[in-house]
Amino acid sequence: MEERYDSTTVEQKWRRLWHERGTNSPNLRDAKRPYYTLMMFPYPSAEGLHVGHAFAFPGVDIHGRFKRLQGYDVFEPIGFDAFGIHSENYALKVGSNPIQLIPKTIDNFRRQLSRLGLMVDWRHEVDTTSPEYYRWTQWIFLQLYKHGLVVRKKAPVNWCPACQTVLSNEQVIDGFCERHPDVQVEQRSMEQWFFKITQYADRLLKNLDWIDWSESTRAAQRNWIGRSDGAQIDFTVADRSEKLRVFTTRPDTLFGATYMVLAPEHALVESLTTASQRAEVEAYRERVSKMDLVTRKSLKEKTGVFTGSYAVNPVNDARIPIWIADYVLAEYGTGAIMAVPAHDERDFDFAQLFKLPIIRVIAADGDGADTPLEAAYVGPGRLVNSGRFDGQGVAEAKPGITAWLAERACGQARVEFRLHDWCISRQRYWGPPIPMIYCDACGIVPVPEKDLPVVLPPTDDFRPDASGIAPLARVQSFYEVPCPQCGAQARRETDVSDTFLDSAWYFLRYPSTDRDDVAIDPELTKKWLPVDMYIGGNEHAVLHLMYSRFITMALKDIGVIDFEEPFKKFRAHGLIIKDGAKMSKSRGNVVNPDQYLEKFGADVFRMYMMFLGPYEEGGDFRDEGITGIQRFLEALWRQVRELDVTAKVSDGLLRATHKTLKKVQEDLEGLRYNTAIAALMSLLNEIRRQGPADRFVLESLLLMVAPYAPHIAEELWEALGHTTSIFDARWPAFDPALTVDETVELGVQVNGKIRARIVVATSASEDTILAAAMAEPAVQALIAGKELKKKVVVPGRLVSLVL
RNA sequence: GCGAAAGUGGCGGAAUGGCAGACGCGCAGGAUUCAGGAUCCUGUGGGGUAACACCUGUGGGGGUUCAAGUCCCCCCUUUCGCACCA
Repeated sequence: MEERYDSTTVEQKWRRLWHERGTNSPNLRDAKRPYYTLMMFPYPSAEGLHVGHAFAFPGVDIHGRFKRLQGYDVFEPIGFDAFGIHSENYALKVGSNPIQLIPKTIDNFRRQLSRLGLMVDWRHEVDTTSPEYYRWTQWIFLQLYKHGLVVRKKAPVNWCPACQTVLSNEQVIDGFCERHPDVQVEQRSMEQWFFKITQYADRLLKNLDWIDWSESTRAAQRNWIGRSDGAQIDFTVADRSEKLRVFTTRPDTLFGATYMVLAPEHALVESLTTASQRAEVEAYRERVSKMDLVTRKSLKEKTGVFTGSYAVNPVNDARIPIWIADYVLAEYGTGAIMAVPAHDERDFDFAQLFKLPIIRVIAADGDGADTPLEAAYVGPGRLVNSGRFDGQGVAEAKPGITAWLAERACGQARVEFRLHDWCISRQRYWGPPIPMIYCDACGIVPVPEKDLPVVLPPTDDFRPDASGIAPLARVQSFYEVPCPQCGAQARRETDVSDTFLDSAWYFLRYPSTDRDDVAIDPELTKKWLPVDMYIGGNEHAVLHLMYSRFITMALKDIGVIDFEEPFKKFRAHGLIIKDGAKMSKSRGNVVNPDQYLEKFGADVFRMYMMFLGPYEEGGDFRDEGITGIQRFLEALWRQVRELDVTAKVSDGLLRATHKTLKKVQEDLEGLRYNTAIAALMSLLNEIRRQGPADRFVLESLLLMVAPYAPHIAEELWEALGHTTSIFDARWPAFDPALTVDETVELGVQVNGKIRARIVVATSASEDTILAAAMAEPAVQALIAGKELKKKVVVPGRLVSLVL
């Protein structure tokens, strides 16, 4: 072998050999111990990989390689999430077409990814923009449609009057259009396709209790689903027949309702508005409707107007005014609330602003029924000013008042969710066409499955324009189609579907990419799914992961698959930032890994990225310590080169090796890559200190290094005389008896301060340890002639003496 | 505002309630070398000492404990996510 380690030669050689030998491609049908490890597939941006990718992907790869060394048949696929607005905007910017552009950016990504030395099975790559893939995306849409999980309904969208087009929330900046900074974005209502994810709200919530996911991710999902337990209450409208239904989580505060508020869009506003208030109410509604969604939700000061009508509180017949205000949202609950300013911060603000009465109905300890309120009190307490419920605690009164209302048929318990149905329509070009057809005679007709895919037609006219409808609505040859039912001239849906739909099922496709007749091969799917380990960024903690769970549940109910949670285990890797800020093109702080791969090689770079900090935390990118890893691998190289096969290993070094095997194995299981690498460095230091190493010690070290630095590990493994891949070898089992030393050093504390150190046999009894500790001169000097109040011996740790 | 996480040397970071700062970078001194690089050895939180001893130290303030970076209470700061969800 060469005298010096040259990463370029070694890495090229092994990338070639892996490819030629199919090292990274398990036999999916015959695998005995399948293990599916999944990394979130990238969006192939034109800029290529950044160091965040070079942190995330190797982290998954290390896990996969470790599992493989443990004897699993590991399937580690990758693909490209290449549809979507980013690609489309980029294409617009450079004056090209995504159909030509995307294959180039994917090629570049593929090149960079393979340079990282991932154990990826490239034979199962997916590209969401290829018709072979999105054919099945459309198929899934149709399955959901057939099973009643798809509805068409009106929904508000952001509308830019200057662009004359729909904007995504990301394109609205402080209420103004991204491209027209002085044009206010408006709200418009359009017919769109929705997936009924809300039907699954409770199941999505409940399963969070048992799936093995990071707590922070589960918390984010719970938050997003936002289950609220409360009650719906019907108020009659004074002197009229209408009823006003509200949702509240605080039925216990019903006696404190001093006014009602409807969302400006509420259906009853028109009829409830009295003649004298009409002009004012209409002006107000007009103003609110022009406001875009983002701005409206971020207003500091609440606004509102009185309708002129009054409602009657069912519990005490109090007449209270009905207002409309922007702080009540039409899409949540019933779009109407009872306002209890004494015990709700928002209602309190509003009541102060408009001088509405505030009645305390909950008293905290020490408060009386009339103790004035400086702010809304939302804590626990006892009911006051609440008639026959006075004195009850909040927890008791909630069901109590709800039951009272139910008996009188003017209320009942109710659960609300924050989660909305998933709008999947996009009035854009770069996505899979939604496979629906509108026929004047037959109505809405799904495209027959045999006609899939509905291919996205090539066109250079894909820029959103003044028509306000999707670009495909300008491609006549696309939208003109005979009705599949009656054959008459009909019209295709011209919206495309949300990119999140592409990524909500890609992991189901990977094993089945060889099948062009079904989306999901049942046998392979049974063998490989659900995914054993999924690792990705926490920025997808909510949407992507929620949608994936939903699609999986829906497909289970439809009978396509037989499990309902797609990812047995999910871990979020940390975020790599640069100079304290997120990397982004606009900040100009994106670090490209190519220069490092060039200079140091993939092994050094991978290992360095992992050494930077805890994998699940991420950190600030800096290259200052990279030479440390380089020195480590060079020293490892020298050790293998200098191996003396006749050498006899010392007891100390043998124990150090077993200790390291245990430590590194545990750290790998817990994704604590940084501390595992530290342990590997320590072992190499021990070899140099207590050497020489024998074959077992050195091979163990190589096997432990292999997940991090696979190329050099293969090279050195071969140098030791092996003819098969190191990844076909087995992770050595450590001997528990050898993971402890024969002697151990203990600190001796006197009154909490370390005063001496003693070396004792690891197996020494407490009495022996104590005697040794007390015999220390430094300890003697302190305790001589005094009485010990307490003696604590923690074997393996320390001795603590208290005077 | 709500939710999640985090504050430890010059830097990245280690520490099942048990000797704080593992491992690495950097820095200083030395060896080797014509020189540079590479390599090897030693040292490296702060104060203090000739050297020890000793004192002090994990954002701030209290507390529990023989023992607290770690547990409890209050406060400050930072990052991330969601933001009028009744």
